[in-house]
Amino acid sequence: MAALDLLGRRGALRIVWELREGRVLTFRALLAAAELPPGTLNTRLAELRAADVVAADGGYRLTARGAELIVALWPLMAWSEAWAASLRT
Amino acid sequence: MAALDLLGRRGALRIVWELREGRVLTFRALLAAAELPPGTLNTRLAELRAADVVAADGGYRLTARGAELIVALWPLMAWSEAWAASLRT
DNA sequence: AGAGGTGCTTCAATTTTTGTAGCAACATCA
DNA sequence: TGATGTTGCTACAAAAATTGAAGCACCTCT
Repeated sequence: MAALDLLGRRGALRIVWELREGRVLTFRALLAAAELPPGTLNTRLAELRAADVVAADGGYRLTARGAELIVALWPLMAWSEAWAASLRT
Repeated sequence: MAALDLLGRRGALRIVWELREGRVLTFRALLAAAELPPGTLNTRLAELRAADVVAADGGYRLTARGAELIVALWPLMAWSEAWAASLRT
């Protein structure tokens, strides 16, 4: 499961998530949104671009494949919120 | 998104995945299945148990919450396979 | 007693991540 | 023209995480 290896790296899922719904973010905006240091962000972006999940054309955005990933991520995010909510109780 | 932080650690998604469909694995079986060194596996298991995703009662298995996570993970796995398949072409 | 399985723990070496700083290129405004 | 802001990074040393191999203590079965 190579995709799990890619997405299981620190910040990878988070970066994809921050680019949901067609958002286009600059490197610095992603820096703030994903709460990562620049070195890590740059490493992740390189990996995600090599995997054809993220593209850079004047700001970072998801590729078509990345957009499919977001759809696949939706249930996970819903679980995350339920999980976080149950922790608060 | 705290769940992304938890699941974004090395091996976390993989461990959950290996325990899919009600599988009960011993520590050593998980070691081999998830391809992790024992120290890392132990750390992850502690985190996943603290998050009430994995339980240990004579072998490791998913909790009810972990089972819900697996359901939420299914689309992601389908995406992974499609992604891996397209890499092979 | 011996052989096998269990869940770990330990350790040093390597890899990864972090946080801060700063650079070079470009646009904007004066 | 120069000053200012923004861009995408890179550099560096320190801290944290991961690795891989070894081994320990405990249990069970023969």
